[in-house]
Amino acid sequence: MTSADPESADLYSIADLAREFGISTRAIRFYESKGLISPERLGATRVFRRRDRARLILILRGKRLGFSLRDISDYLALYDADRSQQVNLLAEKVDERLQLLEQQLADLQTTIAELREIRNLARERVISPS
Amino acid sequence: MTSADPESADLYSIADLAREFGISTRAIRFYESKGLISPERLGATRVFRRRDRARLILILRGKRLGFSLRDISDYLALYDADRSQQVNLLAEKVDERLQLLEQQLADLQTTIAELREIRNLARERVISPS
DNA sequence: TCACGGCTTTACGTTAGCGTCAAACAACTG
DNA sequence: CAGTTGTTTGACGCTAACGTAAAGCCGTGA
Repeated sequence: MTSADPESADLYSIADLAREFGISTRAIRFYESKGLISPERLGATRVFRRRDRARLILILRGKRLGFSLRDISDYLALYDADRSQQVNLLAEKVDERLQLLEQQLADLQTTIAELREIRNLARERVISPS
Repeated sequence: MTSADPESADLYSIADLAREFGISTRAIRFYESKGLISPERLGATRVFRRRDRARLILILRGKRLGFSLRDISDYLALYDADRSQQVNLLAEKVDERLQLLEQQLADLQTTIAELREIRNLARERVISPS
């Protein structure tokens, strides 16, 4: 029973989030300009809530996965789509994206396996020189 | 006993490879300009062999994984390093990259799990309307 | 021979994703 | 009141990864 607010509290400044996630304020503004997040305003100043912070986490994960901001934007829409979109179309889009990700997963596993092999070969050679 | 040549045959033109992998000839030339592949020449014309083709496959997989050409270049060097580089330094680099990839793998698995959940929620809603 | 397709290089254009000032306002501090 | 700190909105700059002509060389078939 710590909070029963309909409006989730936890307010963050742009600098708070920049610091927490190790990105620039410029980047955050840029994401907003691309519609990936839409913080409220107190006058002109951006005020971020938990929802914005959560989206930022998804954005950064998407970036680590090598997605473009456009891709990430589509991806975020899947989360919102809960109420806003037609549900059939949603399921289709999610399936599409899942296929891509599974391809990526396969690529990744192959690559990791190859690198492990390279590393092991290197190790052998160090341990037992000719 | 189909082939015992020291020089592996299988010659490809730039257009062959572009067609096979669904990329532009421009892209292939660009990769060469960045040192990712170095086909032989017959006069001025590029002649690609199996080795070049294999590297191209690695390049494209790297791209699917969201790596920059610089990253991919380093990555390719790990394959060559067999003889060229110092082996200790190699093992370090491979380990670094493996850590990145494993982080990426974790991100990917999380994302896939979330998307599956979203999809299942969507399905439920379709099957059993209020 | 000449038109054609395929190859080459050179070079400028484009998009994404920010970095980096610049100029201005707002609140706090000494 | 002046100075500092944090915020805002432009606006220009920059790198990566090619796209897109442009213009020329080369070999082949009719």
